[in-house]
Amino acid sequence: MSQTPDRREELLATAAEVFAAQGYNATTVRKIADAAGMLAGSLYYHFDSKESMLDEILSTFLDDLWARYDAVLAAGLGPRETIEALVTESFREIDRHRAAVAIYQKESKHLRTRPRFGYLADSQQKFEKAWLGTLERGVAERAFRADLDVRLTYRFVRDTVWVAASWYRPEGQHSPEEIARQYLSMVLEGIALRT
Amino acid sequence: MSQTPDRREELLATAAEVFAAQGYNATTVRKIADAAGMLAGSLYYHFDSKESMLDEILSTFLDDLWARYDAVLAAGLGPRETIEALVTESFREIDRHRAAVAIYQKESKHLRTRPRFGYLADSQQKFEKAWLGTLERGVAERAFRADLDVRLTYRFVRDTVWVAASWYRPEGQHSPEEIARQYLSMVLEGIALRT
Amino acid sequence: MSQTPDRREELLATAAEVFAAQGYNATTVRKIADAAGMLAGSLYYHFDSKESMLDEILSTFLDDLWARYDAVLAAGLGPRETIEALVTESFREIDRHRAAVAIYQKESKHLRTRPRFGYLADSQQKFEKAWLGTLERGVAERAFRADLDVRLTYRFVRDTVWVAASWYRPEGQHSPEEIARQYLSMVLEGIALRT
Amino acid sequence: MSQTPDRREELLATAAEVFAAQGYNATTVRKIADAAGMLAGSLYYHFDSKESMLDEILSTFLDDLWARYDAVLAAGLGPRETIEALVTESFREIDRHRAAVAIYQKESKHLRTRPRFGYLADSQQKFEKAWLGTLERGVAERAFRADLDVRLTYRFVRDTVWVAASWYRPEGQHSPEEIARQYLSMVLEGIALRT
DNA sequence: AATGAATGAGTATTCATTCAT
DNA sequence: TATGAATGAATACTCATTCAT
Repeated sequence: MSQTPDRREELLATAAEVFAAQGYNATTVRKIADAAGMLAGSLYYHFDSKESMLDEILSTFLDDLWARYDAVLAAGLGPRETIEALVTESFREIDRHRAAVAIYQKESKHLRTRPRFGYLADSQQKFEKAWLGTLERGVAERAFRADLDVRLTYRFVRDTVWVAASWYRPEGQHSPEEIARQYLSMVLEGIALRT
Repeated sequence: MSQTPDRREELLATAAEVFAAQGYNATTVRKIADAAGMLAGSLYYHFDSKESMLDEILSTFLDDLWARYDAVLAAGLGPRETIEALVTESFREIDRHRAAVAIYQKESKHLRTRPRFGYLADSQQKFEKAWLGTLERGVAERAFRADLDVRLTYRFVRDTVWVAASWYRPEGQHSPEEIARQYLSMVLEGIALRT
Repeated sequence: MSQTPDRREELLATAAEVFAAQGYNATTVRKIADAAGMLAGSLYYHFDSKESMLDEILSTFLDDLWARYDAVLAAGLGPRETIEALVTESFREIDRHRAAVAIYQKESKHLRTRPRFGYLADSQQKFEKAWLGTLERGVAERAFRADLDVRLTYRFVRDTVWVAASWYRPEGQHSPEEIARQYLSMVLEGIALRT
Repeated sequence: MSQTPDRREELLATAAEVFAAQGYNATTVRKIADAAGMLAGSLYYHFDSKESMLDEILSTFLDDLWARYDAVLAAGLGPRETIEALVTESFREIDRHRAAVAIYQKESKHLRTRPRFGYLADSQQKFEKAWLGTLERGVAERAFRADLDVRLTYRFVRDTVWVAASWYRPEGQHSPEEIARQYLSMVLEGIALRT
């Protein structure tokens, strides 16, 4: 019967755009329905609740992200190459799931506390372990400067990477890889001219 | 006896904390009133609306910020020293107005469009001109690398500085100046060990 | 101590103007206080409540009105002369108590039901008896046309007289007596040219 | 089964009754909803706001009124017959839209100033032009007395006609046409017995 | 799959009133 | 007499959600 290839995914994509543009709380179910060309009540045929849409958007994104991060971490690269790969994958993920990343960036902090979104906290911890660990390994292996405050550095890097979702445009002039290269150049070598 | 050292300001500080913690939209007037130990309606003796509280919080912060930025920009420093001073002042401002900065970071994007908050867009433009101009001058004067994409660099730096408000704690182990030094070290010299 | 000749009456006059201009319900205590150059709470030193102001305004007006009506009715005039005198006194009363009459016109209908304003219903009944009685006497004594529907005529006359408070201006070109003369001429003789 | 002969119109009729009985400001949305057998919030499925209900009630009434007035004015009648026709149509309109007329009478004065209700002022002006013009034509053509103050007469007539909405009851003993005839008889011929 | 209509819990805001000073 | 600050009840309006069709 149902030959709908994926009405569900269409609707989720629409919802994600609206959430990203207006914020989750400020997004009414009616706005999503308008954007999808249906009435508000009709969404409930497809989804349990507004929250479950958000849930599905975020968990789909994180599943994809971790598949790629795990591949990088399992590849046995050196610390510098690992950082390079993680940064590159992150910008690629922004390219693929811009709306979801923007939502994640804006909402995860207060969602984390709710049981249903516990996986956000889990992900955040795995995330920290991966990045902090790599930075520490880099210092130990003399790939990175010894005087680094790795915790602060981790925060700086984490923030910049994800906030990029708020200004990144897929149609823009820079590919994700190009942005990653520029960013890595700044973080690894610095912007000051070496004399 | 109590010379009421401005009930208004107390209330604004309270409101700013709640806005920062929960987001402007998700913050009900009742939550602010609870935090201030009064009833929701009583806030309207002091303020016209929830929005006018937000307005006053943001404009007070921006006025203060620009007083300091303008002083830096008028000091006739070289580009590297200007960047250092701007970054340092920014982290100090986060220390002074943490809540306001967090609100600014989260809400300014969609507030900018409303006429009442037009000054956010103005400020944003002045901000961009100050930072971009300094970076460009730095490239021209050979203080910064010639292969820099200054627009991208500007975005990276802008984001990292302000997002810091979301994790910065005044009682933490790092002073604003210390955080600025670490951040400048990363951005100016890079984290890779020079061989 | 209190040499205030009549602060109370000043305030009542102010309140009456605002009630007349904006309607009783739409008039906030603050608007009255603004017009009187004080703060809202301060009015409660002089009056028990907003309702008691309204009460005093209306009952003062009605006391005055009935003093004059009663004098007319006790004078032993013929029906036509009685109608002429009542109409003239009514327009004079509008001149003296314009605001109160306007309030009476707009609010008495729904105030009548409340116990506190029971005197409005009493007054209304006395009013009807005086006018209807005079009209009926006029028909009986062949001063007025025999084919008159006195109830309808009463309503027409009553309404026109009091509604005049909504357009009458004391500084206007017509004295109350002049308006009364014009009105009586229309009602008594008609506007059609007699052939 | 139920072809919903316009829920909207049912609700508007209900709202009009309540507005007329209690006044627009004093009418709470809850009262309307109670009278309609639903919850207050449910009204907002059908209407944007309480004000838009009022707007629709008044503009529907005025559209109807002007269709009939325009027909009268276009009929090329003499001044006396025009006045007779306008008065008759007015009382018929009160019969058809009693609630709307009562609301118009009570609220139009202060609504007129609001932009949304600008059409009330427009209507008022057309109204004045039609009546005043006819009265003046009547004086010129010797249908009406030469010593008439037409402005005052216009006000007297206008007021009496519309105020009638406040006491008229459709189930009453008088048809609109009968009321019109009595009123015209009084205004045109006067109530005094001709000697 | 989708609509039309309704629910009910909330949300900002208003306002008459109180009261210590 | 008047002020400044607060109360508490009400008010218009919003919105996620439900459900019969």
